[in-house]
Amino acid sequence: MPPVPAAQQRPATDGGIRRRRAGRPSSAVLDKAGITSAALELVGRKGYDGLTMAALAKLLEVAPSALYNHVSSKQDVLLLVEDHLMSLVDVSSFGAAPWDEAVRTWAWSYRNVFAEHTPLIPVIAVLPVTDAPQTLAMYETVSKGFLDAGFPQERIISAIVALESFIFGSAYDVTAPEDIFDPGTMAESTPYFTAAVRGSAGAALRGHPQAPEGSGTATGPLRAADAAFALGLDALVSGLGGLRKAD
Amino acid sequence: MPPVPAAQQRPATDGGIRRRRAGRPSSAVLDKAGITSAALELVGRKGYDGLTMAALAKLLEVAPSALYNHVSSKQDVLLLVEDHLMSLVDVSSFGAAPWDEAVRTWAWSYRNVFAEHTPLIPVIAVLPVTDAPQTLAMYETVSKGFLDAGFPQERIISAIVALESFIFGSAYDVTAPEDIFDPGTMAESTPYFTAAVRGSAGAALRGHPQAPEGSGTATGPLRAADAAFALGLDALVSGLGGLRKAD
DNA sequence: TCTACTAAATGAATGCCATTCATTTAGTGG
DNA sequence: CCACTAAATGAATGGCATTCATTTAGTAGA
Repeated sequence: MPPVPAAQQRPATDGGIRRRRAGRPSSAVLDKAGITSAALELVGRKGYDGLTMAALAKLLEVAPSALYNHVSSKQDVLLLVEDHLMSLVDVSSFGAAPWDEAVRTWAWSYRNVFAEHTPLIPVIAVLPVTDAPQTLAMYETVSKGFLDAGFPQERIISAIVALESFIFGSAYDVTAPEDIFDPGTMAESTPYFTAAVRGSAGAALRGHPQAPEGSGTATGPLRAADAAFALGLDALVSGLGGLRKAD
Repeated sequence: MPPVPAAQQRPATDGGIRRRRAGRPSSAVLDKAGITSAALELVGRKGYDGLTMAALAKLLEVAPSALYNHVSSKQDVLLLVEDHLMSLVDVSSFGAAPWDEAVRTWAWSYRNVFAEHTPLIPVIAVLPVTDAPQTLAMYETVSKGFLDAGFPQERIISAIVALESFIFGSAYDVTAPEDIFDPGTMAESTPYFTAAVRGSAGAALRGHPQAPEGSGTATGPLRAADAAFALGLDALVSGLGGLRKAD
């Protein structure tokens, strides 16, 4: 008996978007790279609320259960996305610029990337680097930058972790509404805080020149989050820089 | 006609835990304070995964839908919990100790409280202070502490935000597995990073004396997260302290 | 005192979500 | 040729937050 004619392979787009028939297809439809980029597209279009296994499957024109042949859970998808994002962090200044300038460039870039992906921060915090090659590559470059700048080896990890902690926290800060500190009706009972909030209003506008760059999104006027990040980063860089050996 | 006998109010604990009959009870069963403390108990016993509206209702011996007469969403419950936790943060050193010591005490306490409640961090980041009286009270005390220490008013909010960002990021770090940086099989391809991880292994053990205190949980040996926090906090305190006017 | 109205409970949906499982089909190694 | 495995479908499953109709109890105003 001859095989069924090829026309029957895609069984008549019933009504609109009928898909494959059951069974293994001749060439694989899914792989990790495809899942990762579909997840990123979905997040870009609908945010992390829109990133569901069902939506992902739909975008890939596949049944939801098919995804589980390639990832073991949704957490697994988040891991793939996370590691991909790490490759977008700019580490190019290490070795090409003085240590403090390289750290600043890296930190701004790192914060800007994850400001758009804060739901991944809890994932990163628990992710062993073994499972994340891009992440590991970033740490390697940064570690070398610190060592070459005269950092004592036993402090390098702590220093990076301290910077990362500040970066992750600052990424959340970017997502906060601009008027989050408005004390509203409670203003009278909190005079010092209210004065500080009022006093800081204009100060941010003439801030650091090291504005966000590169990460695609148009940036409005210099925001309060940027002023705080610049301030904390200056403090960390100068404080940590003091650990370097004269060499 | 006389009212039904009181015995019929609790209609015979059928099998085990039958509850109220339908309709408004004579005295209210729920209020925000009760919901908050039940939520905290639930989180303490089962973690944030165990904090579901159904579990909360069960603990309060109420139908899940009854909760929605007092809070408008689960997010609302998280807000209540969050604001309560803020009252546990130690601000007592402001006004009672030098600025840098007060900041350290506050920061350690803040980090320790939220290290056990990291799922709330995304909530805080977006929560307008208007809705959170305890949170506002904390900011008031801290703002006054900064102003009295000679901080220029227009920098106070930025400085606090920078510290908070570091604190939140560091709270995540506490939850990370101790071996998160083990490069595993990739060790050969990342020599600098691997050396840094190996070199930092023992260094944390003889760390800062300012260990976690107060927050109930027994703390093991000084962890890597504590070393990184101490390092970053030193840098931030000395860097930010430089902003103070001589006065 | 009757009568609306509102507050606070129940219980039965609803719809979404991640995940699992039985089944089908297609390549692959022995 | 045959057993095995990989990769798809489609139909559950159980848990989740949330909504709605309904019931009951207090309360304010006529």
